[in-house]
Amino acid sequence: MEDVAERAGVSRALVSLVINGSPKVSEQKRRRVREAARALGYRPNLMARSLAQQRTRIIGVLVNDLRNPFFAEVVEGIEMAAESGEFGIVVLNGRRDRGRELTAVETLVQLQVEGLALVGAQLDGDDLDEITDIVPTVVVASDLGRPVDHSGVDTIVTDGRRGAELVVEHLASLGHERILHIDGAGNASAAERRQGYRRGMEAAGLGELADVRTGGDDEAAAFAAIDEILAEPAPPTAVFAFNDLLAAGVLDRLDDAGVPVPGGMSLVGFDNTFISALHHLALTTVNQPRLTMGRMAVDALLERLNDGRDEPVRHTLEPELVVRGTTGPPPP
Amino acid sequence: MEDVAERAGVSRALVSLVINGSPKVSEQKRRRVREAARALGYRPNLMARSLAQQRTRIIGVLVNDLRNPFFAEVVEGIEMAAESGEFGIVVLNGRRDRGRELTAVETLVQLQVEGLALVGAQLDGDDLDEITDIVPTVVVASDLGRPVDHSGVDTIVTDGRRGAELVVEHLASLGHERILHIDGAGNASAAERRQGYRRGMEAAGLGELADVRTGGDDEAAAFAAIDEILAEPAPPTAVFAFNDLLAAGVLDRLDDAGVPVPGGMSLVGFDNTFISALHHLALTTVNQPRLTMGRMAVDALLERLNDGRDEPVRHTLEPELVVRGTTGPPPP
DNA sequence: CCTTTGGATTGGAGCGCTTCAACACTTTAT
DNA sequence: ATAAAGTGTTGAAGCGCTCCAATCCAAAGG
Repeated sequence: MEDVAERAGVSRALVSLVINGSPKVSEQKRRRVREAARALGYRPNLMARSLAQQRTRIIGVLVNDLRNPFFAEVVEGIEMAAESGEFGIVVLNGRRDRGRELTAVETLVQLQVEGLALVGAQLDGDDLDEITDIVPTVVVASDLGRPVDHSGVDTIVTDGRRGAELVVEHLASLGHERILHIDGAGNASAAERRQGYRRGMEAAGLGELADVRTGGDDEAAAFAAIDEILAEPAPPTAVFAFNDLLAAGVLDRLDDAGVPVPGGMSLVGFDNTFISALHHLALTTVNQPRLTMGRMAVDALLERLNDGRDEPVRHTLEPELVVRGTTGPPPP
Repeated sequence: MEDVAERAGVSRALVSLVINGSPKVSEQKRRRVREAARALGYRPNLMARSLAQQRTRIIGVLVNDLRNPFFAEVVEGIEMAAESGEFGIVVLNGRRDRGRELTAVETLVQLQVEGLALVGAQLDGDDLDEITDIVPTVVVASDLGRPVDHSGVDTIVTDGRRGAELVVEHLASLGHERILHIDGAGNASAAERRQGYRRGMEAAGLGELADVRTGGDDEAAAFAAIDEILAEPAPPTAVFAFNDLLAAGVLDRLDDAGVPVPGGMSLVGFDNTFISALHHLALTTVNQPRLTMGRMAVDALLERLNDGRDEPVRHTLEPELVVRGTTGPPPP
């Protein structure tokens, strides 16, 4: 910067003004500075700038698992919204490990992000206790585990309970009774969907038959559960899997075992990722509006940052059942 | 920091030493400082630290498209390797837009990243001209378009030419002659695979029948091409798609048109993403070792950063044909 | 002709940290 | 007892930038 100033024959302060597009710089000097900067290949140091300015214009994003297309798309939504709000984002990947999530959040805070978006994070209220009164936080696509009263936290979720209910309704209306739920284990949204499943079963008069097995959130997590139920005397006629990835694993395992879908077993996923739309899977699932969720998350942050809102908001989006080819009447 | 120093009854310099784990601090003071830091909820400011230290220990990652599981996994490989090398990463998403890639790289450089990893980037040599002698760069999973002599650029690729040849060999050995390639359009790896396809066709004595149509890199990109060929008098009996995502799109479209796979048409993808492994797709494809590529990319960077290497290296990994269920003999 | 006004420009303090030379105090060698 | 050699600790400079108050200058007003 020093060099640019010298070469353009002006002070460092003026160089700063030009770079930040201040209107009160004469056209002439502006040109000279621009030219000098280009000639010298000058690049402002963002670290120094942030330090001096006491702002970073960065939103930190912690994502549960980048390999899951669902999260990847929520992040895209966040990125697009951030961009139009003149913010950049820094994405850190928790890779399903809660410890990693914790250190990632710490890193983001130390990076001085102005807002924090937790996408599908497993952290709970206690973990965020300190954080949330330092930096505005929005939790997307999952709920805070132990919802202490965090006035600094906004929440954007699809109603997982309702989504699960829709699934059970659909299956019950097809005539299914033994409907199994393979859950998301410790995953952040798992509890809610379990609850919705149970409620749905009861509402359908199938409360007695409710049965939940431990799954997880990727393809392999369901194998054990499927092997288990197929060995039982009266296996379920329908499976509701925690998410699409898990459902894809179920589908594979049923295929291995020679069980036709939906002829021998109906199957439903959750998320409506592009995988479920592939014709050869044609997975019945529950849609979550990913891009919208991302956008709303950023909006929530921006309201705090720009408009000074300080009470928490909570937006619950409506899930939507998407019926495709993996559900049908139970086998006779 | 000031406050912590005061509370612990020491100087700011000592606080710094404690935080950076310097060995020459007495146990007693170390404890006092730690305690004071905790009590005050002190968090070091990474921006200030980087500025003072003149290092960021950050590797910048630019990725072509986060929604493509292939790239997402390469990034995971990078992240894991970076972590064990005591580096953090900042991921920016080009979202398939070359202009965005350009500004993203600029942002990363201004962020003072110490190394740059371009994953599947569309940028070419000219775009990087200035950049590469500022910061060590590694290009992963794609080649520099116009390979000017960049001594600051390392390259980690799977041999796309060879991969494409393997595909053609496989199809030819099954008896296919009219083998079509739906390409990756402007995608960074597209040219190489096209070339391999052509060579393979010639080697199989099918040079005359080589036929390339424009595709892209996601599911929808192949629709037009498929509609086109199905309307032709002598449609191909096999399709080699640019990547798995595209192949999935092809599969859908063929399904729409009632063409059985592989009975009526064989199909091959590229990348061996988890999608291709799903039983219901069972896509024959070409494997690229994603995690390894990510790791090698970081290693290349670290060799420059830590060991001072300054000639470029280029690692070409061997692709591997993975035969699944979408390829078979041509229809009679 | 002198003062005012207002826009363009600049000097310098400060952002939160690291680091190095210098200092204070012990311990060991002589 | 004294010099030499550690061990811990600190003051202050400096990292690259922003931004405020101060300054400068030219045009306008009296």
